[in-house]
Amino acid sequence: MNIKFYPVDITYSIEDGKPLIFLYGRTAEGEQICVIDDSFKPYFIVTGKPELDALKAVKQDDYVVTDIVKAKKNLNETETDAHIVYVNLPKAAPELQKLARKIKGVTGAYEHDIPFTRRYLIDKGITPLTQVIVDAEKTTRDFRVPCYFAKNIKSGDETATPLKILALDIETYNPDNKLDFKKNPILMIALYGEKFSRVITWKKFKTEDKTIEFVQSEADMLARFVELVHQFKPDMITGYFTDGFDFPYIFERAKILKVKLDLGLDNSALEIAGRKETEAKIAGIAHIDIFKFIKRVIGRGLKTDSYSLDAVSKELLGKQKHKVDMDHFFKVWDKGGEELEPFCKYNLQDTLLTYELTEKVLPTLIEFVRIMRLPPYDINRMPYSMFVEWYLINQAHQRGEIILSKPEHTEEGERMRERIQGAFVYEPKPGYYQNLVVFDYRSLYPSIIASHNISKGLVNCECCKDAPKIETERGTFWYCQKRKGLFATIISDLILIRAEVKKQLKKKSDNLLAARSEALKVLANSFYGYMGFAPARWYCIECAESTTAWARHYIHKAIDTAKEAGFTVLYSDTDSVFLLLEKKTKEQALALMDEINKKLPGLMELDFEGYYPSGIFVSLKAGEGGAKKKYALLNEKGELKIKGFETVRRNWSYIAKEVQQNVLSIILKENDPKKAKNYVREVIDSLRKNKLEVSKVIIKTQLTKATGTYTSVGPHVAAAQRMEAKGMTVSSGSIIKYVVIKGKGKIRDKVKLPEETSQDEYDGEYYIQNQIIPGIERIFAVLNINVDDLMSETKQSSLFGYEK
DNA sequence: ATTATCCGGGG
DNA sequence: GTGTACGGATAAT
Repeated sequence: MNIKFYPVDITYSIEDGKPLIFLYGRTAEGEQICVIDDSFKPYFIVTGKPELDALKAVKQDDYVVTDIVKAKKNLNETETDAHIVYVNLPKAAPELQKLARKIKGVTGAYEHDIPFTRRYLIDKGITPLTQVIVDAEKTTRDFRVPCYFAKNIKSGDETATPLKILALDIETYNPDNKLDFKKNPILMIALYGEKFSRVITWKKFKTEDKTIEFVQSEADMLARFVELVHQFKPDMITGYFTDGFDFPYIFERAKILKVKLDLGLDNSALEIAGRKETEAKIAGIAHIDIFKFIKRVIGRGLKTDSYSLDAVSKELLGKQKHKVDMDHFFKVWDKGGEELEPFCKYNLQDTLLTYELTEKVLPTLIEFVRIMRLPPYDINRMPYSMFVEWYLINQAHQRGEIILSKPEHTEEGERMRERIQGAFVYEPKPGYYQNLVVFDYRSLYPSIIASHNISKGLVNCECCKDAPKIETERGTFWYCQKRKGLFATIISDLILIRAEVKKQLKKKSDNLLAARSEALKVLANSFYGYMGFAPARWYCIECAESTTAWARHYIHKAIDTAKEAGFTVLYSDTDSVFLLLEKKTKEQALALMDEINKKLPGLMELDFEGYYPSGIFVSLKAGEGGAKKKYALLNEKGELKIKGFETVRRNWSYIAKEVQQNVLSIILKENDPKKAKNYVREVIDSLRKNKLEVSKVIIKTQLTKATGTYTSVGPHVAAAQRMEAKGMTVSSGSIIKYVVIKGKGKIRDKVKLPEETSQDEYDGEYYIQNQIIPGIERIFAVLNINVDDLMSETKQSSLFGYEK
């Protein structure tokens, strides 16, 4: 019979000396099933012309060679003699390849370090979460889902994946602010899915809430949890930091209480892997720790600098956690009764947030799963470098290119010491400027790699000595012009695929398409970093060196062409150029861009980033000439674009940020230094006279450890201690708010909490010197306004009671 | 400056 | 498991 289904998870096991692949997933009809395939054989590859009889005879313990097949392959992008050496067991490959290397005629052994289940997906061209059509027959097995034996398996149409998601969260007994898996019980477990919400707890109280379910004990709660998961039959269990907290905690408690956690669809137990950083695995169900995915993949695009469930939910969903006093949860538990209900609701809200966050980022996760052809469990835990690597592995296999091995430890160490010359920065003179245009190279590094055919196997080929060459500190490099390289092909493909996606996206906006476009962009941009990444299989320092060298070449080219055309170049960093128009027009600048573009090879292109009526460039520190990455621009819409200033930082008071922003705004919009000066003077004056309200002088700093453990007590620690003295609980991660008040001694002795500070108490002089002045002094330096002068004049003016 | 270490998330 | 942390910030030298 033919079954259409969507694989979610993949495992393998050995039965009767033979490896079996288990694909778990959901059918188009919505049934959860397992498809078993016994047809796939483990193997590795040898290059050279081996003595076949000797190679065939290679064995160790139970490991034997079962077959050898001659194959045409490329090694490092050059044709090579190769043989595929089939072995009886997956683990035989890494062992037997060591012996195979010693056989006469063998020049190398490869592809012995690819995990078996991943090997299966690559070779069969099967993509998780994407339709697979399998010719199968029913088989009997003691699994939780019906099993089928595969006779033939192939990929099907791209359609929406039917997925059942279940979110999980636990609350624990926690009396001394220390998480103790061994001592403290789990008090509640919440589950949330489509048309399903439940909180299980083991202390009964009166409630109308039907979602709360009471059991007799912690052990019963754990058993009930397992039962509910089996009833719900999720494809995906999702949680927030469940790899590091909820599942390891459940695991430890179940061990102590002797509860079976047979969550796996093959009846296997929940598995906790890793010593320092744990991972939780359930056979057949994709456990997604959405915190990990958000932090590693989505996080770059978020404004929040905390990845707490509360902060992330607020930004992505516009929803937050319930506010309850977690510090006293254990007391409420001890006492029992109806006061426990808000904690149940809090527990459930966390699962709701987790569920919705998962729904929100799932398109991106699915896109990565499809591009990298790896299970969602793996994608969830993978760093970017590995996205590039597994994409390369898939592409290499399709092209008959031998997958290179991971470097040995010593090799990796040597690579770590290799440094490459970075990007070019043209430092601007600090100053105030008008009429600027900004150009930047679109996807500079990827387009260089594609256009110059930069690839590991093509460095300084013998056949193309007349290819374009690039000088670097490491030597002169060129790349073969006769063959298209692996990197270049893959990157041009990525760029073209993305252009197509963007075209579709223009026709109609779509979540999945947008995620796809973003994933492809990020992937292309990661190639440069990958080439210089020590543990990379396709590590190529010459390629990385050539890429930055060409980048420097092209940015210089743009700068020189602009200068020749009579433009003043103000600033340049990596891929962008800032020009002053002076007497020239925007049209002339655009013509210059066209001229530069005409001479660029391949996919490279200089883009018009924008026109700015005014801008200010500020030196980083007094004495340091340049103003690298510290500038503010005003666009034609009147919006400020601020780079590198302190305005966004949390540990500055509101008034400091406000003054800096307003000064920049006055300068850029009105070009009126006098007005800016007077404005600051007024603020200084109102600080001196304590006219400004307390709320504007609150400083916020995050506490990073418990108050008692600090060796040097900073102002925020002193404030935290005050809070503790008042019976409030603070802990690592709390944001401490404080105000500096008048008085003598160290700052930490002059700290008060905002609610205990009256308006005439705060130390205006402190705020002027430590918050206002540092934020504006470099801006004023550019405008030749003397800050000391500003201060004394204010003193006078306030003394005589008039403004100058 | 450069190198080692600590930490996040979770209650 | 045919493989495994990572990246950023802060403290220490």
